Amino acid sequence: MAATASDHYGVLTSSASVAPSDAVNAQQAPSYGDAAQSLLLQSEYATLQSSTNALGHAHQWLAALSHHGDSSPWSSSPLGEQDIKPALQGDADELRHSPVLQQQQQQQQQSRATHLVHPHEGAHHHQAAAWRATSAAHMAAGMTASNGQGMMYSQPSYGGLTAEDEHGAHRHALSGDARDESEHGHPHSIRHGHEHSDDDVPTSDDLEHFAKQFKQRRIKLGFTQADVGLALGTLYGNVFSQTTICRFEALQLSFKNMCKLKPLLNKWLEEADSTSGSPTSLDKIAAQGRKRKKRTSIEVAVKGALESHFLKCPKPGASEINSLADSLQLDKEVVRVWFCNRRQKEKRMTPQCGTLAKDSYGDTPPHHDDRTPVP
DNA sequence: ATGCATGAGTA
DNA sequence: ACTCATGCATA
Repeated sequence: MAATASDHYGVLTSSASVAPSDAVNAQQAPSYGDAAQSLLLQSEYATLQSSTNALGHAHQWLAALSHHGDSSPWSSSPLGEQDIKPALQGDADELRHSPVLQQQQQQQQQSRATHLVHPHEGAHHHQAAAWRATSAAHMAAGMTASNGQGMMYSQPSYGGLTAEDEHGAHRHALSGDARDESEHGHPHSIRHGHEHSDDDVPTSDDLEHFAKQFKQRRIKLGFTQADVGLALGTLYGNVFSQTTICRFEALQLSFKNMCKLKPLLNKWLEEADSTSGSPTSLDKIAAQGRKRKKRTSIEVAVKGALESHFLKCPKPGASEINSLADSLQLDKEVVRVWFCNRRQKEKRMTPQCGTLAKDSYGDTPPHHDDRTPVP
């Protein structure tokens, strides 16, 4: 009985009829705490939607069809229209071809994730704590030329953690001086003499602090998360959504991702506060209706079931997924995606002990989050 | 603030 | 088929 809205999703029906409200004055937020946030959020949306400003670079919507033989059921639009991505004039590679940290660490991830499959509960611990605990200490562990990758900075946040996590060796992060450790970690680290002061892999603590500062300043300056995202686009060519900014502030991104975004946000901060008074260019890109599968709302009961299975086996096989989908009356795709998202979630730093995650397995030290809840 | 979704890049 | 970075749509 899941309320899967499968069949039809009004492609560009709903979003087209946005109220023409001029809610662009969402930038007044003085200095409230969290309360103001929710209000701001709403405004953000109004802003974003009403000013349907087709900028030079809208993105994606590259027609999900004709990709791999696995054409999804929801890409069956009678319209044969192909939406080409509006040529990005200036900086063509704005999409997501990040220069640094994008491909190097995936392998390490894999190695860690592989041992994840555990038969039953005795070992159903999680490795979600990777974050701060390992930030700098393991830095020097997995680099050196051994991996054949040649050269890359070091970013084995979770990589080396695999084993360490098991015995729950250490827990809390070393602070600022931690980064120095990474230097001498290996006697012959082939780190191409690259010591800058601003852009060198930060520690999780750094990120945590920065995120916090960022949010506070952003609000002080009267900007919404959405504004920042757009500003980054017009300033450096990388547009980001409110979601991403939000997740950054909440540290709900992977370590790597955080590292990548930090510099940009940092620049924006400088810019924003030096220009505090000028009407920054408000450019908004809008989603020009394109078929995206309607978000399926999974009922709580069903979610619970999924959760249970996740604890059992976070990586169910195709057949496993099939039976699950069948018993829960959900699309196989939906179930598959659910698991993917669930796994990703576990990888973020923010401790989300939903359901029944309890420290019963003896080797998991009592974790407490020292994220000060913003005064 | 978050849940479900898409897509590029990998394995 | 998975991971990872991201985002629309929603609660």
